[in-house]
Amino acid sequence: MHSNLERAQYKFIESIGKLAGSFGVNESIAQLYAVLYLSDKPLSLDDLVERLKASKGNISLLIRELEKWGAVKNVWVKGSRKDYYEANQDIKKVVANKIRSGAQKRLGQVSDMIGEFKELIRTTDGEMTEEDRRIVKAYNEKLKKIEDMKGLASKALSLAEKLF
Amino acid sequence: MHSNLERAQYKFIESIGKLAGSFGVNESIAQLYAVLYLSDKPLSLDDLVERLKASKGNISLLIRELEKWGAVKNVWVKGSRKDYYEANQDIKKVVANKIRSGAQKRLGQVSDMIGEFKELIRTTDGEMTEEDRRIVKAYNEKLKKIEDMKGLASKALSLAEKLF
DNA sequence: ATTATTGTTTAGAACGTTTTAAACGATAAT
DNA sequence: ATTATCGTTTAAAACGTTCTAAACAATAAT
Repeated sequence: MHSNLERAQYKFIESIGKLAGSFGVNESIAQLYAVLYLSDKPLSLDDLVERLKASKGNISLLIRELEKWGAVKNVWVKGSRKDYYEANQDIKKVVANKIRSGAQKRLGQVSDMIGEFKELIRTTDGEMTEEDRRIVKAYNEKLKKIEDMKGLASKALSLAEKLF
Repeated sequence: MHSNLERAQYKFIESIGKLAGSFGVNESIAQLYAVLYLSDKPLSLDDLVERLKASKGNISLLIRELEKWGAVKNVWVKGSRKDYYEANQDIKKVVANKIRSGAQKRLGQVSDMIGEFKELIRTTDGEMTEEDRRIVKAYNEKLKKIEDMKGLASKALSLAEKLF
């Protein structure tokens, strides 16, 4: 039989998964972090297999990913030769890191995109008809709007950063 | 043969798709918006089928979604009985709307999650061992951290909102 | 040395999402 | 009235992602 406490934990873990999923983060990986976050002691790979009812191979993969994010670390438990894992309890930092690195990547993508686009329309100069010239002008205005937006997003992020 | 201008457009549309994809937004839907955004005149379903090399049914579906977002609207072109579509040129507003509605949903999810969790651990009271009591206390501290984080996220969003 | 324990790798199975093609219904043209 | 044009619906195909099970390598215990 499951106690309310266990049900609560289960619910929490499930919800964290769904939430992360809607952010485009792998559900299982979020659940894994949730299990470790709630646990008051480090857990082994087998413990995690048991609690998440997932395959050993998969858990192993997911843990390595979480380690990359600095969300989980390997700890030593004397008397056992298993690896044990422990969540970074500073969940705010974990989330903030993930958002920051995501945002940086995206802003970079936008810059690249605009750069390539501008480059291509610049090298069109020679062969342009009057019509083309009109189109290019319109494009440049639209690009400007996107660049402005990128600037604002950047500013918004650094504001948010300060809050955190 | 494709002009540089066409290549530039193609590149832009492709990149917008990828970018959106990395945000968990359907790539094709973003590409569709990009085509309409760059176009200087409204386009018909057939035009879009032609430019995106996608099926009529799919484009139809995607357009209805974009309409829900207020990103695209149906316009009338005299002399044709086709439906024509035109992008909302205020791309900043389109993006901001999407982010806002997403954020609201997510923050709501977090609240729900915390609420359910708290409710469940509250109703545990009767049957609690000393150990359980310790666990619940630890959980409550962790929840508090998550709630704080939610508050900050909320604040960050309204700051960002003002910038936009 | 042999066997047991542990984590990793990997080929393909399972799954959800997106896309298509074809049928359909509605409206307009003839 | 019949045919043509157009958008929508839908069942199934295609696709990418995630997950599993089994083989494997590495280390420790016997």
